[in-house]
Amino acid sequence: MILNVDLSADVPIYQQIRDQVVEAIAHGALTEGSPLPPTRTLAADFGVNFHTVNKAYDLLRQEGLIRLSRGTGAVVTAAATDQVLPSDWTARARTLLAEAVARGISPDEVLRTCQTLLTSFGPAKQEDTR
Amino acid sequence: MILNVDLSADVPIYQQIRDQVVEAIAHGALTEGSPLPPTRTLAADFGVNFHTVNKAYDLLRQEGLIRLSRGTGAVVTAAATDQVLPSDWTARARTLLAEAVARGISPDEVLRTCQTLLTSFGPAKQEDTR
DNA sequence: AACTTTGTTCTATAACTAATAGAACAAAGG
DNA sequence: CCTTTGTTCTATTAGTTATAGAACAAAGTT
Repeated sequence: MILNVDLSADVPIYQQIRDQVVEAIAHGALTEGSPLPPTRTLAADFGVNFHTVNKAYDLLRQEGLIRLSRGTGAVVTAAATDQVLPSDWTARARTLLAEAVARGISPDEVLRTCQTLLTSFGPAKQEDTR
Repeated sequence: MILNVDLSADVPIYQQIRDQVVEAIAHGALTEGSPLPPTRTLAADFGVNFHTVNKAYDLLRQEGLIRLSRGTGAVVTAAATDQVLPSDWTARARTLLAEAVARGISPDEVLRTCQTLLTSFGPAKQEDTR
């Protein structure tokens, strides 16, 4: 897994780390049981404080995406088959989609863009259809 | 236009105001030339400081969605027919969509949800097809 | 011309967040 | 027993959020 942080971006570092792990899981680059690097190692790689990485991992644990344990480290948990989108996700999506439409992009093109993004991390996940 | 702010939400007040204006524009509830309430009026309605509303309006101006002038107030500008989604929008969309997929929601269902949201503010905008 | 409306700019303050720093502790594993 | 790795604690610096009050500048109204 390749992670990058942009120290001068306006997105908080811990959020960038969290987002990239989420995307790696969506892509299938990280699957159930995949280990994440130790906080101190990742922090050293990025040249940031390990507390910052810790915060990202803590977020991911709260979201149920990884499991943390001492000595062992962080591993990705099973995709919980939530089946249901949390209401706050829908609210954030509404805002984001509205932003594009408000700028004059046609709903059709917005939807096509979403589809392209979704298929970009779709194929790796061959759904078990038994 | 009906705006609401939740003072106890974890989303900043100025961001909530900005988001709701964006959604109103996307819905067509606000169109080119529609006036927004004066900052002090809106602030009084919400029970917040007028500097907070000011910040939201300033954001909307930076995004090119409204025009501000003294004495006259804030009015919605023409949908600029950008035609192109800014790259940072795509990045935010990627993160949001990945979040759903990482939680085990199927890409198909995510796309359907996006489509539903988009059509919810689509119909008001009868595109001029001459 | 005088007055009102409305955005703009300035300083200031309190509470919270982001990031860094260092230290010590606790459990898993070799 | 030692190393690895997450957990918790205190502390500091810089930036953000929201409030507060004052003054100014331009547009519109009377």
